[in-house]
Amino acid sequence: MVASEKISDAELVVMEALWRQSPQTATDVAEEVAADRDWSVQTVKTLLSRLLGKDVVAAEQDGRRFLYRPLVAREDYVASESGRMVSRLFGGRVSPLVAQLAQQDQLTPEDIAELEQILKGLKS
Amino acid sequence: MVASEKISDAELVVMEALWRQSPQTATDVAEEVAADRDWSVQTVKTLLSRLLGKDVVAAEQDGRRFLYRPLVAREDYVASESGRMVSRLFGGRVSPLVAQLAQQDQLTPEDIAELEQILKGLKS
DNA sequence: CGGTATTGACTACAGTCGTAATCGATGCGA
DNA sequence: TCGCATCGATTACGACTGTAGTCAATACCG
Repeated sequence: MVASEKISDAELVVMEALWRQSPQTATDVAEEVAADRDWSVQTVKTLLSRLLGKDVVAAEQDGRRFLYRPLVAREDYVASESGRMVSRLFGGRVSPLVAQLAQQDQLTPEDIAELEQILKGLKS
Repeated sequence: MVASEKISDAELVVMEALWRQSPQTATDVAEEVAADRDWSVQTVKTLLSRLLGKDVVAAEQDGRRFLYRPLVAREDYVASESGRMVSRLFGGRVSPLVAQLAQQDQLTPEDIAELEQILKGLKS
């Protein structure tokens, strides 16, 4: 597994676009991203090259332009980030996190049902 | 509630020290922090003033030095950060987070037991 | 064929972060 | 009283971020 350096907030928006669909040209990504952020195409291109530099996306030439494609899976990113958060905020313990969220009423009934399922699965 | 600006990684280490015990002088914090990070006293002082600037710690003069004390409760910080993460990574849904962590084997048996307790509490 | 639009590359620039040295004031010990 | 230790404040500085302008090459339209 490669180091897969830190992805910044702005870069993450671009990654999300690529995760949603890839490969895409820079312009396509810019259009897709325009829904969330009011960025110029240039900005998106800069972010793409930074992501290239971080080895988290790859570009394959297609005529005059490039087609960009993520190199890390969203699941992998999400996994490492959530791990980081749990250890940063809760000393690696998961249940306090959930307790925390429960207290904030962030748990929907679906969440509760699904958590029960997860736990059931783990106990076997 | 004030905006309570973003606390960086390094700053968080200092906050943790203050949450553990406060008020403290800069030197005390530096000593306490020395266990985790090999920082010079200056570094800790810089972080403290940045935290002052962000209005997340307060300083009360005590003779020639200052006594520093957190202005935001750890629970509040943790609450907002974990909320931020959950929405950033999981579109606000909690159970995928737990599913994710479960898959990484980050759930200890204690976590599982406690999660069951939490769920039991919520169902009533 | 010539002009225009488009593309990636390079440059920019202010703000934040991590890490610290230095400075000016001041209090304390000898 | 005099020097030294210590304190907070100021300054430093390179890396990273957010946001974008500009440039040189090039492809496409007329």
